[in-house]
Amino acid sequence: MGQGVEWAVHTLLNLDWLGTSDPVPAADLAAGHDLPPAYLNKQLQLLVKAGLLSSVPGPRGGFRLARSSAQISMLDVVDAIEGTEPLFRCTEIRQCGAIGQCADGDFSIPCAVKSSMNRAESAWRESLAGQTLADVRAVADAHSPGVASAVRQGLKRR
Amino acid sequence: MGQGVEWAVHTLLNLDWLGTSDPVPAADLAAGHDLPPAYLNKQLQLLVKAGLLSSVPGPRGGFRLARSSAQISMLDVVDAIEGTEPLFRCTEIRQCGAIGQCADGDFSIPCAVKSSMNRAESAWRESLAGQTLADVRAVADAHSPGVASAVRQGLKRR
DNA sequence: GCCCGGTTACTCGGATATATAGTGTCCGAGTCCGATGGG
DNA sequence: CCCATCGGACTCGGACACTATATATCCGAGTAACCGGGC
Repeated sequence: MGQGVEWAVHTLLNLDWLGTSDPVPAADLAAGHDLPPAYLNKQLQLLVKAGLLSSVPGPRGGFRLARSSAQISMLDVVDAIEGTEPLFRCTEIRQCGAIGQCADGDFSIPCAVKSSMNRAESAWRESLAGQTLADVRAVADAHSPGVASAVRQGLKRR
Repeated sequence: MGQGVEWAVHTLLNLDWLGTSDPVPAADLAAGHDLPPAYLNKQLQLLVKAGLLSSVPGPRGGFRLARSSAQISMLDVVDAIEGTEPLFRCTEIRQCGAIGQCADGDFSIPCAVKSSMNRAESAWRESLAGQTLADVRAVADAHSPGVASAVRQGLKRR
């Protein structure tokens, strides 16, 4: 799994902690965690395309949350960055080769291996879908209450 | 996720369907599904290292199941091929950059993002751990009863 | 003092390089089978 | 006919290329703010 997911989640959380409606430039968001600004920008574009962020061009421009953190699930973020292709891709090798030739059964029924993998993957996705950014933020706030002010101070415009 | 996982699962199932204790060469197993023989061999070595297969060198050599299919979980296979590193790797970027500097809280408590991702990943792994190769085989047998004989015919020594 | 136009600086967005991991291939070490020659 | 020995062929195991993906960077299009001049 790509590193961009971690960056995206933390960036979204930072925007939520900031609480302002003013857009924040990608450079500032990157400086908050010492990330490569241009590459973070690339990931943020994916979030814009997925509808999680809205972007504002020009001076005083930047990114802001497109909707409340309570309405953004972890699955939304993962899908936005990694894409929606499944972790396990079944290439139907059961139909190929000597064994596939011999087995003249109908291949309309789903591959059992694929089903097993999909079941596990569904459990993963459902867990991610059941957790919103607001939930994650609440845990962080409970453990270290000063994080919100730290973000506001760290992202203060230079 | 690598393609080797699919190959490994199908190969293990084929060995289970064969039911023989004689080792089967990687070349024959590869021919069963039109896979690159040398590359499949590479994956099978990982299964040997993980203790799922045992290998026999020399003529009439090959691979055989090291233990019953009921004692091999899907998680065992995935871990053997893909490695045991987690899907989501937390690099603790919360400690870096301007925000990390401002937040002088204790970082001994786990990162909330990491916890959230780990929760989902645990659900995935538990689902995989709860399904054995014998379970998958049972589903396949139920849907298409002729698959066992097809495998025995397709893997017949030339 | 107020309004308007040009300039400037700043931002996102996508096109372009580099590094890393996945994919695929090849050759050598070891082992067993079978042929061969002798008893 | 039986047995020991040698040769050969087959197998796994790991070392060696190639390709696709992820990572990182750079430059251009567009826009809003700012400054200067005119009314």
